Parts: sequence; C-alpha cells; structure tokens
Amino acid sequence: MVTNKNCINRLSKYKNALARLKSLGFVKVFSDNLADAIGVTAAQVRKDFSLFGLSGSKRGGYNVDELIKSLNEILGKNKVQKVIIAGAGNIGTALMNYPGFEKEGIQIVAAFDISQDRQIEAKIPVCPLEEMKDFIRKNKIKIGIIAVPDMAAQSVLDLMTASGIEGILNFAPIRLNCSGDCIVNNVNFVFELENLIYHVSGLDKNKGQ
Amino acid sequence: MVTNKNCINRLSKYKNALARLKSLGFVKVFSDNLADAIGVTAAQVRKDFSLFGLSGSKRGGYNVDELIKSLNEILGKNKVQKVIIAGAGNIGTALMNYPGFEKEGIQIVAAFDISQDRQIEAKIPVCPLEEMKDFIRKNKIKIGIIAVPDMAAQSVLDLMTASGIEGILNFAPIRLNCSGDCIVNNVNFVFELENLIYHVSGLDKNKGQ
DNA sequence: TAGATTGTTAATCGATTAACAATC
DNA sequence: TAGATTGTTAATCGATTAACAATC
Repeated sequence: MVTNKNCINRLSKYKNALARLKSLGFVKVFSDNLADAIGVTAAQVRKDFSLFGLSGSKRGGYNVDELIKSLNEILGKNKVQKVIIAGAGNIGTALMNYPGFEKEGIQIVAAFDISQDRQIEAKIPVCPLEEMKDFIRKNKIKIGIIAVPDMAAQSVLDLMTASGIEGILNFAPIRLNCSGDCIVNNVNFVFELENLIYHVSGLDKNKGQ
Repeated sequence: MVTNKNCINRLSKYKNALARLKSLGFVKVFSDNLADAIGVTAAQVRKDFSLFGLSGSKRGGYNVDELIKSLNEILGKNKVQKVIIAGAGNIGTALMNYPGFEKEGIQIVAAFDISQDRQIEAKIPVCPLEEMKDFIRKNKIKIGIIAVPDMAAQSVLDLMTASGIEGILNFAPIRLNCSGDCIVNNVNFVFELENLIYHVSGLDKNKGQ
C-alpha cells in the first residue's frame, strides 16, 4: 500500500483535473496533459499510475472515463463517506457548513459538543459529546474530525479510537498520541502562517530591509 | 535559505516544545529531549539546528532561553505579524475568531468581503473588498489568507500580489497561479479527508471486509 | 511504416539517519 | 580523567526524474 501523502494527494488532483478535462470534451488524455494540469512532470504521472495499476495504451494515452472510475474507487468515491465532527465551535461549524464536501461524496452526519446551546446555523445535528461513542458504533463511522479546544483533544481522540474510528483529521494544535490502527492527519493554522512568515521575512531580508 | 516545508514546520514544533520544557523548569536541553518531544530522531534535531546555525555546547546541550530566542527570530516572532483575510464566510469568520493566533503574535487586522452584511460576530472589521488594496499598501501587509469562493480566488490573489502581499494561505480548493515573489500554501479540506478515506479503505480491505 | 506514447528501469536528487571525531 | 553530547560527514533511504525499449 502506498502511504506517501503527496502521492495520494496527487491522485485527488488528477481526479479533479480529469473532471475538468471531461467537461471540456476530452475522451482520452496523455500523461503530458495531466502533468500540465496539476503542475508535475509527465514521468511523475506515469509513475503514480503504475504504482496503482492504472494503465493506458501505448499510443492512445489514457481513457478519461476509465481513469476517473479507477481513481474514484481508490479514493473511496464509490460510496458516501460519513464523517463526524467533535467540537461545534468556530472551526467545527465552518466545516459543518463547508459547501465543498457534498459534491465529493463526503457527508458530515453529526457533530458533538459538551455545550448544548450550539444548535446554531448548522443543518447538521449537534449532539452531546456523551452520545458520540454510540453514534460512531451504530453508524459504523470510520472518520472523525477533532475541532475541540487543545485540552480536550486527546481524550476525544481516545474516545474516537475506542469507538471504531480509523482516521482522524485534527485541528487542535497539539501532538496527539494515537495507538493502534488509526491514522491522524493534522491541520495547524499557526504552523501554516509561521511557514509563510519565515519565507516572507527571508524575502524581505534579501531585499535589504 | 532552507525551503523544505517539513523542516520549517519542525522549527515551529521545537519552539512549542521548548516553551513547555521551559515552563517545566528546564534551563538546558539535549537533542534527545527535543527529539522525544516532537517525535523525530536526535540526529534530525542536530541537523536542523546546524542548518540554521543554532549551536549548543558539546557536553552541556542547548540553552533553552537562547534556543527560544533564536527560533523566535527565524519564525518572525520578534514583531507582531499582521495578516488580512479575504472572504468573511464560514472559514474566514472561523479564522477571525481563532484563539490560537494572538499568543503567537499573529494578528488578523482586517477582513474583506464583497457582501457587506457580514459584520457578524467578529471583533475584526469586515470591509468592502475594494478597500483591500489600499489597506494592504498603507499598512504594509505581507501575508494574506484567501477564504473566498473558488470562482473569486484567482482574482483575489492577483489583487493581493499587486498590492504587495508576499505570502498567501489559500483555502479555495483550486490551483492558483502566482507570478513573482509570492508563495502560496494551500489548505484543502477535501484532500485531507480523501487521504484519510484512502487509508481507512485500505485498512478495511486488509481486514477482509 | 513512421511517429508518438506508455511503462519500467536506472539515474538523480533531496532528506533522513547513522556514525564518529572533537571536545566539554 | 572518563563519559556524554555536539556538529558534521558519510551512508541510507525514499521520491522524483530521465531515458528508452516495447508497442500501438
């Protein structure tokens, strides 16, 4: 199994690019086209595809429909992916209302929070945190998002993994310990900005400021 | 100049770990301590430090205060970093209210939106998008966040770079073209979840489901 | 057929890790 | 001094790119 995050990421990008190309009337594409579309080399595209057993024909390139179908399968697009959110604060709420999930077959099915007066502007039910465990089990949820305050993040993760969650997207800016068959991806806004600050400071220094 | 994103990221992690260690009373640390704290090898820590000219003493490790000071300088913590947001929708608002920025010296100074009835729950002024250019110039803002709908993202980027922005954090899930001395970091929630979906589907397959 | 493109192998590049001399 | 730790060089690992035979 390929675990390189950048590589999986490129599959998502290929998928998006192919949807665009299809809508433009493309029936087949060459590694060149896709490379240009997502900003990598043609060799990279062919290498990625061979890694996942995606093949084309020597002279005719890749069939757009087949490629989309295969990528969708790899990325779990053949069924609706149910996701829950822990934490109905600013970020949790933004994710509940995020318009980009639906057309990608990602469905936020519920949110959980200790505070109950948060039935605000979301179309999605916000339930007490105590109900999370049962909900995950009953609905066989595999993916959870952590958007609770730092202090609560580790215990929420423990609760999630104990209930059967296998993949977590964590927005709390602390290091979480995860045991067993569960992977955690972190999104850290401060780190993202610090990275930009580093680059910008470097730029300015080179200009002699 | 080091451009490896993971490496810069580790600097942020070292900084955070050092703050914790300092609060626990540590005056000096060894590469070993920091390695454990952020989950890398001691060799990685020493390599990173040598890359940025951070040095310790052969037997006595690194001085915590000195290290914090140096890292703060590299990451631009010696002054308040002013950031603007384009787009006062769900994500933009969440970022305006994000509690983690202040203590890191990151200040969201203004948001801009085409729609004006968004003076909602934010402490930060939401201004018309037409005022963005002047604001960036007058206040010498170098960093901007794009949280507008996909359709508007490229034109907002062009506006930002034309006004003097040098670093952009983009939340719109499309590929943006950026010319010249400006770097763009992307945060894509769908990709993050698709990555998890891929891993989870793989896990389940191995279990024979 | 001649030309173009894939699929794969080998080469390169970059990042991480191991090893160890220097030295506190 | 003896022991422990840094700083750096060399080795390893992994990912990307180049090259090219196979072939449509």
